[in-house]
Amino acid sequence: MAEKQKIYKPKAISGFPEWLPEERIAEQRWFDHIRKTFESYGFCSIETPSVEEIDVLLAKGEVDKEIYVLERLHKDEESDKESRLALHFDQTVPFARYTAQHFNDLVFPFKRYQMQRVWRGERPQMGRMREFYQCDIDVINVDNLPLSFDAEIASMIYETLEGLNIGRVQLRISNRKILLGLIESMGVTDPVPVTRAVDKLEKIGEEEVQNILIEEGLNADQASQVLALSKIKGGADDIRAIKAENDKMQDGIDELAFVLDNLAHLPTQAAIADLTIVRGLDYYTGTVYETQLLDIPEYEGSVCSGGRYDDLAGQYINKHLPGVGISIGFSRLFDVIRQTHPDKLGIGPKSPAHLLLYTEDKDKAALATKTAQTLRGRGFNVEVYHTVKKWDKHFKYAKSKMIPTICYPEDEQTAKFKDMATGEETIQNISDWNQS
RNA sequence: GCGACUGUAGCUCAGGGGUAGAGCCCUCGAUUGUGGUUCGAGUUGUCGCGGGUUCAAAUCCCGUCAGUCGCCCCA
Repeated sequence: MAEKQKIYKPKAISGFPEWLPEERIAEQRWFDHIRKTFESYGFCSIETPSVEEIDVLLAKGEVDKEIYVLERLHKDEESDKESRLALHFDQTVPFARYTAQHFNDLVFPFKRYQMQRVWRGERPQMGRMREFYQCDIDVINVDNLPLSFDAEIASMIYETLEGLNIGRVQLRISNRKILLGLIESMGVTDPVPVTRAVDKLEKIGEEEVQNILIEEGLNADQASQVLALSKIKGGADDIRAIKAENDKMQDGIDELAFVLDNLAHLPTQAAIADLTIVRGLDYYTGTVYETQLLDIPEYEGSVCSGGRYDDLAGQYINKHLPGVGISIGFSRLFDVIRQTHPDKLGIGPKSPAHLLLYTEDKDKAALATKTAQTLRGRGFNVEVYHTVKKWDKHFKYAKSKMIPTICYPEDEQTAKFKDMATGEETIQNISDWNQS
């Protein structure tokens, strides 16, 4: 006998999720639903390579994302001359590069969706992975992009998420011009620490935010003013009631109120203004979105975020291309639901097969093949059980894979069909049989 | 990158100086008027890795790696 081979013990790589077949079926159902909804609004699909040149990814300047760089195992001197490649950490940057590159072939406003994996070398946690799917939708136009797109995109996203059977979802919308306008009016030069503090309001509480703001150089009055603004939540009227300190702030107020007005057709809690939403350091300049799962208290983070940017592709082309986009954190959403409310995934069969075809008699192999082909031709998924062992084996097999029907061919026209749920057996014509 | 906790069978875990364990799963068989029940048999481990203390370490000590959670950040 041969020596026992060295086994590399298989293990999961943290942050790189993979699913069992029955989970994968549920995941594919989600993808189908999302794709269908996006296309129902006339968005087209594109796919970009997993890699970009590092210079493209870094074109915006400082990028705080942890980027995975690609390297060949057998490097030579030639390799050093090639430009370095890295895995993309989002789909917005590749989309900007794509838009600039194919500018002359695209029709504007360009509306596209993109469902691909992205990679970030961060420490994994619940809802945070290193390889994950995002479903992005963006609209980009030359020079001007109507504000109504900001509402349409939110509306699409609500419809998409609502159809996934994950309980109530809530889009929280703000406009960065409001808070940034206020900060500017106070003469603060670097708004980032202030916005970051505001972003944490719900997590760390008012007092802590007030302290941070004062540490950042605001006086007590100003800090209170920022805090008071940040606490505003509600509808268009609540936003209109805000007193603007300058034109920028007024623009933000008008824009946010307009977007909310255009979302009035949604259920009351589906889309609200929430001025704590500021979206950190990103390129967003106007509308910003986050999305929370109201019925999944175990996870408080946002499962879908995005916003409007004045000019996305300025680093790649000498055109002014404003856009608005939002991204569903697909893997985060799927994994959070999988871990907290697996029932909501509707996980069922471990096989896509409608029928398991079985024959005890080896001589009937040709008949089995023919019957399977006929049924497949009629649109059914048919799995043939190849092993003839103990009689009850194929039952256990069908049951454990949750295949709903077993088919026993009789002759070229007829077969016995056993309904696994009821145990009922009937002899039927294979051209007539239908799933109950 | 920082902090806390955890690493023992495929999975969930017990054992805390003296021969490596349980349940579940899996495989095979028996029973059973088809899948259920019951019974029998069987496979599986560098006790995460390296060093130290000891007559003796899965167990105590040091280091290291990995994982989980929190921070940071974000989908």
